[in-house]
Amino acid sequence: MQGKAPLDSTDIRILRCLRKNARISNKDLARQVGLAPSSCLERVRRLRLARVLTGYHADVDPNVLGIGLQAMVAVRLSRHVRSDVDAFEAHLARLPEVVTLFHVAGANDYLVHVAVRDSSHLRDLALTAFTERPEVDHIETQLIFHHQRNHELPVYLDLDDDE
Amino acid sequence: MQGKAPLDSTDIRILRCLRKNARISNKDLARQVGLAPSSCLERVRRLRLARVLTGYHADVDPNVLGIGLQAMVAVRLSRHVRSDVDAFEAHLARLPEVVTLFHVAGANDYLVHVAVRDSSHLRDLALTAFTERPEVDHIETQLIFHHQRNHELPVYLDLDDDE
DNA sequence: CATGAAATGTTTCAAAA
DNA sequence: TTTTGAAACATTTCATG
Repeated sequence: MQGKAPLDSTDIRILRCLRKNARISNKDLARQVGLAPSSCLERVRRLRLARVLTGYHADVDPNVLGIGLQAMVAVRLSRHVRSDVDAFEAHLARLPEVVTLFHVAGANDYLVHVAVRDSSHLRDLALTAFTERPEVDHIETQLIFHHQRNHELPVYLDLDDDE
Repeated sequence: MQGKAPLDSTDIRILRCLRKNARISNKDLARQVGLAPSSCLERVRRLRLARVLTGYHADVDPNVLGIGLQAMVAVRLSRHVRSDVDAFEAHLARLPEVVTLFHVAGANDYLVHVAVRDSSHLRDLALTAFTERPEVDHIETQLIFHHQRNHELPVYLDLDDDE
C-alpha cells in the first residue's frame, strides 16, 4: 500500500487525450484508451482528486479580445528579501494584463508575459505596474512577435504497468 | 450583415466560464450566462467555428510526469534570414521538452520555456537542441523557480450588446 | 475492470414568439 | 435570436460479477 499511487500507461494515455482536447466525451476517451466508460470515468476522477489533473482551460484568440500587443518584461528587484518578493508577486498576480509570471534565477528576477491593447497601454503598464513600484530596480521590455505553446505532454517516467 | 460578428457580453461570459473550467456542463454554463441550454450550445458552437475558441487543454502537474526542472533559454541567432528562422522554429516545435516558444524583438531572438527531468537533461538539451545548431549564435539559460499562469481573460473591447 | 440498470444531462430539431 | 418541448443518445452512479 502506497501513499501516492504511481501512474500506469493508461493514466498517461488519459492525460495525453485530455491535454489535446479537454472537452472530449467520456465515451470517446474510454474508447481511445481502451477502457469501459465506467472505468475510464473513475480513473479521471482519481487523477483529479490526486491533483494530477489540475484544471481544464479554454484557449481564446487574443486578437478577438482586443489584445493587439504582447511583451515579455524582464524585471530586476532592488532587494531580494522575502517581503519584497511576496509583495511584488501578489501585485502582479492581480493584474489582468499578466498572462504568466516566471520567477527565475539569473541576471533577472522575473520574466512577465503581458498582453495589452497597444503600445500606449504597454507604456502605461510599464510605468504603473513596474517602474513606479518601490521593489523594482530595473526593467527591460521585449515585444513578442508570436509565440506557440506545445500541447504534447513530456513524460519522463518509468511507468508501473504490472503490480 | 458583417463578415465577422462582433462579440456581445454574453459571448464574453461564455468565454470566461470556459476559460475557468473547460469541462463545465452545457447546462451549468447556460445557467451561469443566463441562456437556455440550446441557445448556449449554439453560441459555443459558433465561437468554435469562428476560431474565437481555439482549443481546450487539461493542465497536468509537472512533478508527477518526472519534470524536475524548468528553464527559460534565451537564444540569439547568427543570421536573421527567413530560412534560418523557419528551420530553427520547426526544429524546436518538434521537441517534447519545449513548452512555449516566444519569438521576440530585443537583445535576444527567442525565449524558449523548456521542461526537463534534471540538470543533466538540461545540459544535454542545451547542447543538442541549441548550441550545436548552426543557426544559433549564443544562448543564456535561466532556471525557473516557479511560474504561475493567470486564467482570467483580459478583454479590451467595446461590446456590441444592442443592434 | 466490466456489465447492466436507472436517473440525469446532452444534443438535435421543429415550432413558435 | 431565443425559447420550448420531444426524441435519441450520452453521462454518471451504483450494485453485481
